[in-house]
Amino acid sequence: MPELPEVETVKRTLETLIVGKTIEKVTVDLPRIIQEPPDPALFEALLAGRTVTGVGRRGKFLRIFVDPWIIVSHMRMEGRYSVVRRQEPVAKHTHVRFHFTDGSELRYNDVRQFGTMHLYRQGEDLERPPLNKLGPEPLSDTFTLDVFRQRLSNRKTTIKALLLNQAVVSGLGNIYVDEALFEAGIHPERAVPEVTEEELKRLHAAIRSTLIKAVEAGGSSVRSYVNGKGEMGMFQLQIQVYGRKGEPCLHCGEPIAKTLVAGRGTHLCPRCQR
DNA sequence: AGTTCTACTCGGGCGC
DNA sequence: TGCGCCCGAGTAGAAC
Repeated sequence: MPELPEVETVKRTLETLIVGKTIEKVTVDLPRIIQEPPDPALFEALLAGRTVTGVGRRGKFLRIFVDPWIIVSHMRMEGRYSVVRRQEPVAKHTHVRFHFTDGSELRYNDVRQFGTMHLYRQGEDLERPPLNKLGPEPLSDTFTLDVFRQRLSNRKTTIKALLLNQAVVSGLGNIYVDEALFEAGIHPERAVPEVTEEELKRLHAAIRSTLIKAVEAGGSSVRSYVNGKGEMGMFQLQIQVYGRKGEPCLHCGEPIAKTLVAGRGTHLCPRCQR
């Protein structure tokens, strides 16, 4: 389930694998993946003959620069990219293939078929869905404590629901929200107006430190996630609460609890998080 | 009118 | 073997 650290890792991996390659043609086998333009055949046609010039990321979205276009790709839970030789058998659940002139292919595989791709002219993508409403990048200098405080003001929902809202902060998903809240010692169901200034500071720092450590580890492979080279991330070895239901809290020994918050499975230490 | 909640998408994996 | 249910990111549309 790619969140910011996983998408950042895919971005860095793909950068080394596809920049400079020219697309000979594109094959879309599952039209629903292509959200923009409405006709997948146009998506195929517009990219033919174009060269990949870069790979970027915004929140959980991958941005593949193919002059003069940009592909905005979301992998949802199980989407994966791989770069293989043309002769390689096409794996089940492969939905989009970018055939390069050098004989290699970029393949998008997605068991759940939830992933999306939007094609825009470069420079337009940040002003259109799905990127136009995204909140600040938590690892950029723009994500200051003041900005974070402002984003939380006048909100009445739970702190977990708010952190999952991509319009508030972009890139956090279920794993890293649970991890950051544990790190900050805050209960996921706490109402936002009840979060103290001291806790806000801890949470702001925890979000950044958790994400930085996860990026350094190449993301978490808790489900099926692999980077563009098929390699697993290593952050799952540093995870403190996510998926550890019943196991002892690494701080106090209390068994980790699993509940439902904001419609998501939620892991927490009932003693350390208040 | 802005915020929050609910339903929806999908198929592998699991329990019965 | 087979059926029904669960999971979950993001969002459209409903509800508040």
